Parts: sequence; structure tokens; C-alpha cells
Amino acid sequence: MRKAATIRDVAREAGVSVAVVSRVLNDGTGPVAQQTRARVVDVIERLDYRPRAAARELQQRSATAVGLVLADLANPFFARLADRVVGEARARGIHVVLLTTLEDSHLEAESIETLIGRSVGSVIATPTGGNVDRWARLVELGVNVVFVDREIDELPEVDVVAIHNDLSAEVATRHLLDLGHERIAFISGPLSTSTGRDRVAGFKRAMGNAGKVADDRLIHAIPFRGDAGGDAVSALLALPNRPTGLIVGNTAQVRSALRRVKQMAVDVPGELSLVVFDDNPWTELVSPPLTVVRQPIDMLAMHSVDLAVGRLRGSLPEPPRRIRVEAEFVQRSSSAPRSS
Amino acid sequence: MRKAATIRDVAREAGVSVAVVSRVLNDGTGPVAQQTRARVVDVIERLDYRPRAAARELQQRSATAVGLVLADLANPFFARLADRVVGEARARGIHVVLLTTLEDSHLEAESIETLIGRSVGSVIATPTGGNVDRWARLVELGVNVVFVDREIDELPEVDVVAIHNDLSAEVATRHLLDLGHERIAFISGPLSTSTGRDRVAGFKRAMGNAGKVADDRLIHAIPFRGDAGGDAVSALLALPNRPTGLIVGNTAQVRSALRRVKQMAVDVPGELSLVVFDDNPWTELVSPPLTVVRQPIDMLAMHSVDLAVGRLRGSLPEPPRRIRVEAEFVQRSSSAPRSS
DNA sequence: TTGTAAGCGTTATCAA
DNA sequence: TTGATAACGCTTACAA
Repeated sequence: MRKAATIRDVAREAGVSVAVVSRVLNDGTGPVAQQTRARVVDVIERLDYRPRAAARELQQRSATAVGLVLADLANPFFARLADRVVGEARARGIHVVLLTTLEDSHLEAESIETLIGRSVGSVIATPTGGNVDRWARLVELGVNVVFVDREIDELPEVDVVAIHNDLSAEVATRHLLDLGHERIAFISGPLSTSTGRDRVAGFKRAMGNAGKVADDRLIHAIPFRGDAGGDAVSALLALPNRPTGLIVGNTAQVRSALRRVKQMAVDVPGELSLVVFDDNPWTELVSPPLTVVRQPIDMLAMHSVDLAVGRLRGSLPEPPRRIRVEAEFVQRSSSAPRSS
Repeated sequence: MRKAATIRDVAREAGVSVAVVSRVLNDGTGPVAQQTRARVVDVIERLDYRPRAAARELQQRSATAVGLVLADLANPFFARLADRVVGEARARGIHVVLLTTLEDSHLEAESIETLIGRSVGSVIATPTGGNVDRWARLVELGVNVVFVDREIDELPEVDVVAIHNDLSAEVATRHLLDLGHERIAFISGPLSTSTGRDRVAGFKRAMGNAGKVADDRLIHAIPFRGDAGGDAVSALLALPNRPTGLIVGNTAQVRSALRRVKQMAVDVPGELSLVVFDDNPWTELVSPPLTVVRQPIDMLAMHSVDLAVGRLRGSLPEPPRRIRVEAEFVQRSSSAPRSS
């Protein structure tokens, strides 16, 4: 275990001062003679020298890392988001410090604290909905925060990248209405999340527009984790007047809901038409293949990283941005006209 | 944007020297009077002070981060591994810098370079199989490297956590043999990865033990990404003498293989019995539910982090460890006795 | 029990 | 075009 070369080693070896080495390292910080540069580059190569990130960060405020605070990597939606974020970040020479909250605001608080100590210049996050003051403090400390997928109304100073959640839910609902369904149920995430609230709102609006009242017993705003999705399905199907359509408004709940539907041997779409949020590799592999609302993960990731890195480099206008990208409705075989 | 308090601010405010503050920060580094400590803690609280990670890392060799270099987060196996690793790391007060290689050794090289600059004390990785010298250099620089899931024979100085890949493949193969299958095909990852090699070896051994020769045309060692899995399925089913059993030896290939099987309207398990590597949330949701070899992801993650953090803290014995955990064979409905 | 001061490896500001 | 040198915020001998 030999120890790594420092900038001083390079300087000595090349017969120049550290300042010169620093300049060739950070191209354009100052003048360096063509010949000197060549010699230095050569020595850097030979000594296999890499500047230490910690020293750089200590010196300048500049950070080369962004924090990524995700709800749950076991959820394929977030996993793919992480995948794209890491990819986009790398393309910009930035690395990603990953933290997960498991939808728990205490863990989220812990993550925020952690991030304050690290010198991340920006944070991309899917907030749980709590910790408003802590997020605010992070912003206050000069960290650029970008919320993706979800948002927090009380924090207008952070950037947001998301789909139109209300609209997407409305489209999904109208799809079932158009198929002749009247009793339509909606399973959503907790109303403490913006996605939960917005999607339920879209659902209600679509029902209202069709002259129907959304029966409250058909709306389940339930936790993401655990088997709440399954239980909601059981409850819905135990109703005297069963719904014939069901929208599962959050990926996190699709698996448990679907498993319960299968366990109960309910015919899809014969007895129950199903529309779920978020497309992923297996939604078309199950039978029947699922009708889905597909979020454009690449776009979400790209814009998030653009904002996070842009603000890092100070190349973005002041006012926070709220970027909306289009979700896509993909009809497959889990939804069909209501059988009379 | 007010600027964060430093250790000096705390010292001044508490009327002590920075050394004292540092000591209360790193409990046990030196003596501090009970009363003084209380005062300092109080000020820290009031000023909302957090030590800057960069400064700490610069000073001591101690790093509070580990690098995680994964093949592909879009693959649920790796995503769940990441999830568990992040969780285990957080429990130990360590954060995770995430990088992905997309199975590309150039991107892997880039990741290694990045990690050299960051002061990560340890790296957990699923190596592509290349970059032997670069991994070696990382080790040489004193970074603790832990390979998980895969390994590289030429690097005996790194820790490894994995299942018995040969054995698992053998079990899967014997399962199909026991069901009466004679022509069994095996799709695996590239032989440049240890998992590819070991699983194919296990397959061959099981076939040999049963007195059968593994027909080379029934073994496809193919890339992870893209639709190679699908193409392999097509090739296999186009054979004059079709296999009646198929083992897909890598998660990354399951989806494309399965999709092709469905497209070709092959009856599973009627015409083709299927066993695939790695269990995940949807394997039991497709129809028929898949017979799988399940890797104990929690164990893989836990041991990896144990090793990574243990070496960081210097609390582990010198010789590198090769930890093997048990895979579990889970029979579901995609495999059945050969129909004569 | 506390304080002083010397680094850790960079970048940035001035002079030369 | 180059070189000293002072930060950056923290830890850690070593003194007091």
C-alpha cells in the first residue's frame, strides 16, 4: 500500500510550483506555457496522480457530488429513476451520494442531516411530505434542492420535476368510465404526499365531470409499504356492491394489490378492470398485461440532473422551476368494457 | 443563505479552544470536563453546527463513505442489493457513493478512477471481469475492495461475498433432470464474468453426472443487456430437436427471454420447463409463476457492508475473506415433468 | 483538563 | 508566465 502522490510530488518532479500544477489541473484558471503544461501532464501521468476530492471541496465551495434521496430502491420506479440519475450525473462528471428514506420521515430527517455535512452542492429527492423545516434549512445553507416526482407546497423555493399527477389520474379514470364502468375504486398513497393528493383529486374530478360522485368507501389512501394494498383490495371486493374498475395510483402498491387479486381468483378484466400507475419491465409479462400510466423516467431524471447541476454551476436563472413532463397512457389487456 | 458555523465559531461561543470542541465531537479522543462538554454540546445545538465531512476526510485517512459500483440498477437484483447495502451502511453511519457500469468495462474504469479521487475507504462492487490492473491499483492505494455476487480470480487480495454459483446451477439442472428432461438448455451471462463461468460449469457437471453430455448448441453465453436473451430463446426453439427444459442463468436475461417465449406462444411448462436465476417481486406474478434460484440478497448485502466497514475500521483480520451464502431453490409452476 | 499550533491537499491572490 | 503563501475546517501531538 504505497501512498498516493500529491500535487506537491508532481510539482517537485516536474520542477515547477504547485500553483502551476493546479492551473494545468483546472484548465484555464491561469496562464501556463505550452511546454510547461506538457511536462506537468507527463509527470501526472507517470505518477498516476489524482487530485483528492476532499481537499478540493474544502478549499472551494464547489462540490462535485449531488445527493439523491429516494423513497425506496426496492420499488422499480425509483430504482430506474436512480439508474437514470446516476447515468446523467456521470455524463456531467458528477457523482451521486445515495440515501433512502423507506418513506419514513425520521430516516428522511437523518438523510438531510447527513447531507448537510457532506459537501453536496445539490440534492435530488422524492420527499415524504414531512420535514418541511429541515428541507428549508438545507436550502438556507445554500444547497440546491430539486424535488422529483413529488413536491412540498410549503417550499416554493425548490425546483420540481414531475408529471401532471391530477391529469394522469383523470385520464386513467376517464378510460374506465368510457369503458362503461360506474363503480370505480382508487387506491393511492398517503395524502401526505403530493402524488397521493393530486391523483385522488384527478380521480374525483373525472368522476364529477361524468356526473358521478366518488364513493368515499372506494377511495383508499394507504401506506406505501407493507401489505396495505392487498388489504385494500380485499376490503373493496368484500363490498356489497363491488367495484368493477380499480385504479392503483402508486407503483409501490401494485404488487401487493395484484397478488391479492390473484389470490382471490378474481377475473381480470372480466370481473375487474385494472389500471395501475407506472410502467415497468414486468407489467406486460403478467397476465393479463397491465394497462398503465407510464411516467417518462428518462425525462424526470434528465431534468432533475439538469437543474441540480445547473444550479451547482450557477448557470440557471434565479426563480425556481416547476417542470412538468407528460405521462403516457398505455392500454393493455387488464382493462375492458364492463361486462353487463 | 447564511453560512454554516465552523468549529471555531463553536469554540469562541463556548469560550473554549477548538481542540476541546473536536474532542467532544469525537467522543473519547481525549478528556473533557463534564461541565465543559455540556456547554459545548449546548452551543453546538444552538448554532446548529455540523462538522464538514471534507475537512475531516482531508485531515485523517478515515473515510465515512463507501463506493458502490453496480452493474445495472435497472436490474431488480442489483436494485434490491443497492437498497440493502444503503440500508446496512446507514445503520453504521456510512454513506454510499453510487456508480454504475452498465456492464461496460470502460464505464467501470471511469468509476474506479472517480473512486480513487473521492476518499472512499472501501468499495463494494460487482465487477465486469475486466480492469484487473485498475482494481489492483485501487487495492494498492489502500482502498478495501469487496466483490459481491461476482469475483475476479486474478485478484485474490479482495474480499468476496457470493453464493455457490456452480452448485446452484447444478441444483437447478438436477431439478429438471429429475423431472425427466433430457434436452436442457442453459442461457448464461458472458464467460468473462465469474457467475457466467461458474453457473455453466455447474450445469455441465450436473449433466455429466447424469450421464448426459451437454450439447454445446444448448448453451448460450450471451451479453446481459439488449435482447440477446430473446434471440437465444428463438435460436433454441428453432432447433430441430427442441430442448424441453431451459435454465436462464442470469436475472438480466430473464425478462427478454420470457417475453420471447410468450411471443412465440410456447406453452410453459407444457412444452418448455423454465427455471430462472434470481427471485424478485414479479416472478410469482407472471403466469405461470416461475421456478427460481433465489439469492439471499440481505445476506449478500449484510456481509458486504460488514467487510467494507470492518476493514475501514481496521477491525478485521488480515487475510481476505471469501464468504459463501446459501442460495435457495424455489419451485413454482414453470417447471413440470416432461410430457412424453 | 485545556490550549497551541502543525498539518491534511487543494485553490487563489499577489508579487516577481 | 511562474512562484510564495494564505486560506479552507478539522484532528492531534505536545505543552501548559
